[in-house]
This record gives sequence, structure tokens and C-alpha cells, in this order.
Amino acid sequence: MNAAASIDDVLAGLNPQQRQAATFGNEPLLIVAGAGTGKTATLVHRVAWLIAQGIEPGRILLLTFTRRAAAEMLHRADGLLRQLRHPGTTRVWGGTYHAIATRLLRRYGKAIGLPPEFTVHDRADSEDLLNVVRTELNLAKTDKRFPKKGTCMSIYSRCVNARQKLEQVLADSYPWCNGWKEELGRLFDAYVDRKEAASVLDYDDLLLYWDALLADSQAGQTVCKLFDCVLVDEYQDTNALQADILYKLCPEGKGLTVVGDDAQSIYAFRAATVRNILDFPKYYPNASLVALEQNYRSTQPILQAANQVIAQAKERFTKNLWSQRAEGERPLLVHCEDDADQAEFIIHRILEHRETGVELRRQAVLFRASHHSILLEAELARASIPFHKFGGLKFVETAHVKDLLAFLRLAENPRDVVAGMRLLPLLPGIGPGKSQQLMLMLQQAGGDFSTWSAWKPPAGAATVWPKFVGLLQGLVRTPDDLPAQVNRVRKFYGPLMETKYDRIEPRLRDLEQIELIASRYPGRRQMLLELTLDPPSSTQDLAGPPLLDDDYLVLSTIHSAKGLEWDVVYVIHAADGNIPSDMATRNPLEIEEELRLFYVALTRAKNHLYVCYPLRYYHSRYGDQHSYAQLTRFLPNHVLTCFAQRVTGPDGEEAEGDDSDSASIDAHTTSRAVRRQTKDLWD
DNA sequence: CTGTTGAAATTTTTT
DNA sequence: ATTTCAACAG
Repeated sequence: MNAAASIDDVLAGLNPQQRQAATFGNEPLLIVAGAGTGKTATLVHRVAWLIAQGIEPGRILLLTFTRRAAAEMLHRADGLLRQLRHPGTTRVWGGTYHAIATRLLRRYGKAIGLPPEFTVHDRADSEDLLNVVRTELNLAKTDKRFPKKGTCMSIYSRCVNARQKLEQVLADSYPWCNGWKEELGRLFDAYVDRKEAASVLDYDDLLLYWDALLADSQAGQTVCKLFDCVLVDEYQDTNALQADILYKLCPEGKGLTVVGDDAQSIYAFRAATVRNILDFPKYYPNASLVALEQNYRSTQPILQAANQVIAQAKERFTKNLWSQRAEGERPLLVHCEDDADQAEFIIHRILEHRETGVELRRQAVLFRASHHSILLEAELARASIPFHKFGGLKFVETAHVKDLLAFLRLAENPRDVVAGMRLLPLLPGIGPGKSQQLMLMLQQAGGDFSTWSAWKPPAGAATVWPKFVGLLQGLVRTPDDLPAQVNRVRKFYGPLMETKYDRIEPRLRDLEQIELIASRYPGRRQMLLELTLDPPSSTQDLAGPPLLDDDYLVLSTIHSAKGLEWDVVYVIHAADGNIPSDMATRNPLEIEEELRLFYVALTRAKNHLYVCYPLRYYHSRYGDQHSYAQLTRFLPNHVLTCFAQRVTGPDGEEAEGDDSDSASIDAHTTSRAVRRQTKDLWD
């Protein structure tokens, strides 16, 4: 056995700035860390250093953007601590704001009148409840169209998270809803009442109640005293409410460390604000700032391109990243004929890279919107290239999975109207009207399902009804053996599902999956909670950790690629309208955010970077009509000098491209479309 | 009150 | 392509 390492040995791998940050004292600290500058390593070392200094692990709070990030950091910190012969990080509080809020509220929520058995609604559930209220208030049928539930929810959520008045939110972000101010106010009032009556919290409530808990003179003290150190990752993507929570949690910033990069702020749509990081020194006058600018990830040519792209941003804190990895080729801008051509080019390149030893898992395809990869997914399947998609619609968000989970949720919390309103209409002869009536009955009976036994169902439901009630009663009686519970629900719901959907085979398999993963959770409540707070981000997550020799390509939305890196990165659909998204070009602020998003995509690449865009988009609705795309506005000519360029041929073969000189393209390209398109490059 | 049908509107990123 | 809404038949 080797002797235990000293803390200096452990810190030896860090550069001076990183070390300064990792070993900084108790005053508030802002670490501005550009992409790939070893931000995670710094944070991990700081955790290890704090513990080595004698801070009790259970008194450290690590707030991250995803649970996965928290787990990875703590795992790495454990590795460092093992070198020091230290027991490790098991008791560190790590997780997202929402997950931590849940833990604290279960324990201390009583102090502010929150029953400890509350359940949590995800975004879709919240929208459903809001919709219930919307119809009750007769807002659904008005002479002019009232905003839809999704829009209402977004407005509500922005008010809460940005801590802004409805009036202001409407003026700033939803001008077309301006005429409904009074109605929206009534709607939100009623919505809040309903949540309270059902003992249900939505995502925003988790933060609101945490904040309220801290504001309470007694409970607030208790919670504050739990932690000596609070470390916050991805601070540029926190919102005003989250900043308030930190402010209360760490009076005068004592023990507070935040890490972020204003150039990578991409969650404004969720009310995150760059102001949190930009104004940190104002909030905490005794704060220190450490900037990390040496990039260890990418080659200099890739970095140069990324720097040029982000240089177009209007307001920035900082900073030009530099790398010692001068070698390497320029990123390649690929002009493709159409979507199919783009897919073909990428598959070709993926296989080429794999032949030279870059495993699939070291390569990633990134895109703006989840549906941008549909065609590529089909082609990958055809080429037998395994892949793993992150982002987009989650497994637990599909209708049949939600149905199944609704059984468990209703058993867990009989006052959960959304779960009930989802389940009851599944039965024949029962629609929204009867469902509402039944939920009212249940509520008056104090959540005792036997009140439903006495109810006389319509003829169509005569046989299923007793079984349905029996099932729920059984679930309430035996909350322990989770897989068995899921199995019983599956037996009941399976046949029902067959009458509701076609193509049921894959859906039936999904239900089996749930039964399998159920055994991983200690109980029903934990499973429901974890599935709403941290839904598996891809179907493969459900199958458990992938086998070691299992090699798969990564497909991901740019948002879900945050914080990750790959040897080879392909950014696809880099056409104006997709990047930036047409949906996000209403005001300059949104466009700025799209620019940062593009920057995030580019800076994921270590050695090879491809940016592809199809010249032609087909519109299935009108036969074979198509339109021509413009290259993303974020690559104007002066930025293009950082790229090599290539044009692919109509049949997917790569035509001769000019790889050596700046923004010029070979004139002998046969496609008229290409020529029309390239004209813009010289403007 | 339920369930079906057809027409109309909307279309992103996520805890 | 998918979701939402209104109209109508049982």
C-alpha cells in the first residue's frame, strides 16, 4: 500500500487560478470559468479540499444543474479523498435546486404549514391542473381565443421565477396576451388554491416554499445552520428566485461559491438571468472573483472559431479562451443538399472516425430541437449504428407511461385531482363530467376509496368498476412491494390501453420496463418523486448503466449537451430558422441567447468539429415543394475565415471542396441550389 | 354526459 | 404531424 497523499499532492494537477479557487477561504467567491477550462475539476478539488480542512461532509451543499452532474462530481471528489485516506463524500448534500428543496421541505416544511406527504407535479401535470381551473372559470370558451394551457403555465412560471409582476411579464414576453391580464390573474389565484387543496407542489412551488422556509424566522435559522459551505454550479443559468434563496441561505455570502460562464447562459426561457452572475459582485460586496481562461479541451483552431462566434455577443463579462493545443485542423463547414444528404455525410464521417480509433461514444451529433434528428435516427438504425439520444420527449412523458404512473400517484395521494382526471376517463362510459364528480366524492370521503364502491357506474363500466376500485384499495393497503404493485396496475391497464391506442407492442414493452425499474426504488413515493424530479433522460438510462464494451453514438439537443465534451462533434441543421430557432427571434435578447447556444455547441468539441446545414428543406404538406435555407446568421463572412468548407454532392458523395482557403467554394458545383445559396456567402 | 368526427391552429430548449 | 376545439349523435 502506498502512503496517503498530502493535500498538496492532490492539488498538484491544478493551474494557479484553479488552485486559488479550490483553496479559497470562507468569503463569497465567484469563479468565472470559460468552456473547457476545468471548471468541474476545480469544483471537485474544492469539495475535497474543504473536507480535508475538516469541514463535515454533511454540512456541504452542492447545487448542480442535473442530478447526474452532482453524482459525477461527488464521485470524482471521492476519488481524491481516497488518496488522502479520507472516508469520502457520502454525506454531502448534492443535487438540483428542486431535489434539495424537496428534501428540506419534507423535513422542515411543517413549520410553514406544508404537510410532509405532499406530492410533486411535473410540468405536464401542472398544465393539466391549470386547464381544469381554466375550464371551471369558463375561460375556455370566450369570444376571443384565451391563451392555451401551455402558454398560461409559461406566464405563471415566469412571474414566479423572475419575481416579476404579471403586467410586466405580459409586456416583456407575451404582448399578444396583454388583453387577458385580469382573467389570467383570476386563473392563477384559483390554480394556487387548487394546488394547496390537493397537497401538491409544482416545480416552481419547490423553490417558492424553500424561499418561504428560509424567510420564516425560526425554520429559516434552522435550515441556514445546516450548511457551512454552499457550492453552486452553472450559476449563469439560475433565476432571480434561486438567487434569493442563496442570499437567504448564506447571509453576506459566507461560505458561498458560485461557478459559471456568462457566455453559456442558455436558459433564459426558463427565467434564468445572466444578471445573477454579472451582478454577483454587487450583491456581495466582499466577493472575490477568479477567472479561468485556459482551455484544456479544444484545439486552438476550434477555439478560435468559437471565440469569433461569441465575439458577436453584445454584452459580455470577459474573456478570450486560449489553448496550448495549437495543432489540429480548422472546423469544417459542410454545405449539404438536403436533410438526407446531411445524414449520409455524417454517417460516413462517423464510420471514418471510428476506423481511426475514435469510438462512437467519443462522438456526438448536436441539434437545436429534438425533432431535428428524426431522419438521422432512421438512417443510423438502417446503418446499424447504435445511438443514445438525450433531450426531447422523455420516456415518462409519453401518454401510456403517464397513465400507468397515475394509478400509483392517485393511490399515493387521493387528493391529486390531476391523477384522477387522467385515470377515470380511461374507463368506458366515464368522461370528464363523471370524473369530476367522483373526485369530489373522494375528497369528501377523506380519500377513502371505499366511497367509490357504493357508486353505481354506467352500464359500460359495470364490470371494470369494482376491479378498478379494488385495485386502488389494494395499492393503498400494500405500499411496500413496488414491482408487484406495478404488475397489478399493468394487468388492469394493459387491456384498457389496447382499446385506446394502436401500435401497442412498443407501449406494452414500456410498461414492462417500468415494472423492471420499480425494484430499484425503496418505495412508491420515492419512485414517483425521482421520476418527476429527475426523469431518465434517455430510454437507455432505464436499462441501467450501459455495459462497458457497449459503444454508442450520442445524439443530443444542445441544451442537454451542456457541460459535456466529445472528441468529434457534429452540429447539424445550422440553418437560419433552426439556429437561431424561428421561435426565438422575436427580440434581440432571444437572438443573443441563441448565439450563446451555438457557442455552447461549438465548444463541446475537443479535436474535430463539423457544422452542417442542408440547402433545401422539403415541406411534406405540399407534395414535393421545398424552400431554400440560409446559413445561420451566426456565421457571417469574417467568422467563416475560421472554417474550412466542403460541399457534398446530390447523391451524398462528397464533391471536391476547397479545404485550404477561406470563404470560397468551388464554382463547378452542379447543383443550382448550391449556387443560389452560396451567393450569400460573398455578400 | 360520453364519445366521435372534422376542422383549425400551432410547431423549442427543461427542473 | 400533433394537439385542441366545436358540433353532433347516441
